[in-house]
Amino acid sequence: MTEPVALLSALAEPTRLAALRLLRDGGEHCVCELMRTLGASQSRMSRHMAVLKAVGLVTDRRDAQWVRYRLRADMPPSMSAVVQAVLALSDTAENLRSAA
Amino acid sequence: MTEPVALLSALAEPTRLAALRLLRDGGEHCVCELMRTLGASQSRMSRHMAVLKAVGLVTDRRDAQWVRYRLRADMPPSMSAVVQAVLALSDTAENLRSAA
DNA sequence: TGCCCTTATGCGCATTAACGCAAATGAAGA
DNA sequence: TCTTCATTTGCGTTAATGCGCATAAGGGCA
Repeated sequence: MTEPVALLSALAEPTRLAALRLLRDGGEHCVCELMRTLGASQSRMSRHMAVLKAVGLVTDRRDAQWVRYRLRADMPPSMSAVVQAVLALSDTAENLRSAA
Repeated sequence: MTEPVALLSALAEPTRLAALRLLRDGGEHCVCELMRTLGASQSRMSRHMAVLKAVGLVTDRRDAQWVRYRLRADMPPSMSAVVQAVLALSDTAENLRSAA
């Protein structure tokens, strides 16, 4: 089990949170796609994904030149609950922004 | 609505998270009690509580010399869900620690 | 007013974490 | 092997954050 504080620290960063929102579709996404979509530099995105991986939020897989990231499937329930709640919160924040 | 990232940043600190766990009993707790229970310095605890207040996690009330903090009652549902999930996660982490 | 308890705040220091750049690594294809 | 694309990593810089110390501010009480 990752320390709760470490998990929260990983989530408390805009680019990482946005990346999780993209990974929520259950699919695999390479760094190059994430960096383009989120407007982050290549090295930055790589490091951000490493942070998410370190706390067990995502898994990665080599596929030829690409590294495919996806939401970790076998997350502990209590951790998954936090992720779900955080994503839902970021949804409401997003909705409020677009409604304004 | 507080930015999700700000909320998560506020939660991603051991002393603040521990303070929230104490405030979970629904009661009011002064800074002096929190600082003693959590072993934090006075100025540190005061600032930590200010952070929690700034993101809307707690409210404070002057009571003579004391300032009584408590969990904010009228938290937005999506925010409350995050708090509940985070506290539950910190519970499991705590249980694992004491069981070890 | 003077004293004491509680809390907040200004300030400087140390640590952490993000960033950009450049170089290294891994893999595919000519 | 050489080139190219994708990703990682080392490094120096900078911004953010936590901390302690000292001080100010708020409030009760003699």
